[in-house]
Amino acid sequence: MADHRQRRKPGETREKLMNAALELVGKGRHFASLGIREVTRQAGVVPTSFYRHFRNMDDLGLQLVDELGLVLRRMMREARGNVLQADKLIEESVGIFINHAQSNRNFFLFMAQGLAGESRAVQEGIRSEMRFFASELANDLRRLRLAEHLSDKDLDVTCDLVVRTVAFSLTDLLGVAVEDDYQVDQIRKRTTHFLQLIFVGAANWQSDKA
Amino acid sequence: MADHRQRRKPGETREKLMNAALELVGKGRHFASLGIREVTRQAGVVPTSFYRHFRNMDDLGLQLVDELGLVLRRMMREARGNVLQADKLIEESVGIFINHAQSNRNFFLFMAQGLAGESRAVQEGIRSEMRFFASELANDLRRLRLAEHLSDKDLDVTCDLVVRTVAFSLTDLLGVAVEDDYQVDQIRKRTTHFLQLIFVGAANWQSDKA
DNA sequence: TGTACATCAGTGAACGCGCGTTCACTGATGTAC
DNA sequence: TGTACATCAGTGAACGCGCGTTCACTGATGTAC
Repeated sequence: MADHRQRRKPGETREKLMNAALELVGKGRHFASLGIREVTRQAGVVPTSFYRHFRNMDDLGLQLVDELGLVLRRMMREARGNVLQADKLIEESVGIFINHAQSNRNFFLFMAQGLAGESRAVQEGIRSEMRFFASELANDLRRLRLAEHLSDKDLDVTCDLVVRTVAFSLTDLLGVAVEDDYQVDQIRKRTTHFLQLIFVGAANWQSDKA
Repeated sequence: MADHRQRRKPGETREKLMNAALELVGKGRHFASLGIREVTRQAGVVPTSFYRHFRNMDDLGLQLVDELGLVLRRMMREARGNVLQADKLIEESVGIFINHAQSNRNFFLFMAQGLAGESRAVQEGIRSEMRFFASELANDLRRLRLAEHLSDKDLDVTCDLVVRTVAFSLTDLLGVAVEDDYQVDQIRKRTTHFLQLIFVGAANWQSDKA
């Protein structure tokens, strides 16, 4: 019982460590204040194991950013599949976003922290994910013929603003309890309102400029 | 020379400690990872002095939030005084904001970090400052008769979105070097574009809803 | 105005503890022939 | 298919260090009478 030095499934400990970091973040800790021993303790692993997978905590953070990218892509895919009517596009997308944010709470907490975090590399990684997200959104809007009067530049700015707005709503959402339906619904409505405002702005953009 | 146990001006050490924390944040550290000994070292003060002024680092953070409020109010006052023509209102306000952000860089870095920080109290404090800022903005727009067709609720949402957008631009700004004029100017232009988009949305809001 | 006392803010020594990191080890798995 | 060897991932002991915090102290300032 004592010394099962069994090799686990490859990558299992690595995953345990990354999850442990996310769990601590989920408990209200800030990623920048986590220590190696703390993370290994949470993961139920000996401290020295850490170095088999990561050079230091920054390295672990960077690898979390990579996984964050996967989470975001999964969300986009679902949004593309589920949005049925164009006129409900905003409501439905916001709903999908909120559901994903709730079920990947720790990931998104990490993302919100990382944006103003200590590691420049993590910061850049998250921003780059956001840029990608915005450019995918722009593609979708073009494809759905919802932005035909906008120049590429104006569409780019619009999508960037949308992504930022959603990201900020994220921090609202992460500040309330998952089960606080009333507050979550308030955030959903407000975010929807924000996006409608932006799209009304985009729809009236060219004429106003002329 | 050795033991000048002179009492300094009241509050001097307290101020030194708060500045030291901001300086460390300015050097790229995250507030959540700062330690008491580290801050006192930076302040040139003996570790035990810390407890004369703060219960712990969270306490220091809360007191920084209070000062942040003063910085924001000063900025608002200047913006009110300096915006001359209504049609340049957005450009000029963004300019003033960027100037203040540059000259109070460490404060704003602390604010950006605190929004997703470890201390719930600091988080709430910053959010409350942002709400105040938004409500002042709403007052100003009413006073300047620039939002007469909007309901209170719609104006509130609009101003909230404006404040969030500016806050997010802040994190862009803090990511580039103060002297990188090109990048700073890009951020200025993009932020202005964002706000114009929002205001076009607000201006066309009612008609679209009808 | 002078005196006695309380309060305040800064100091240096000391504490026990948890930290990051190194090391030599061990056994399981993968690879070459 | 079997054997020999390299690689990989997990382990426990150990290190020196900086951390947060307590303590008893000291001298300057504020307050009461």
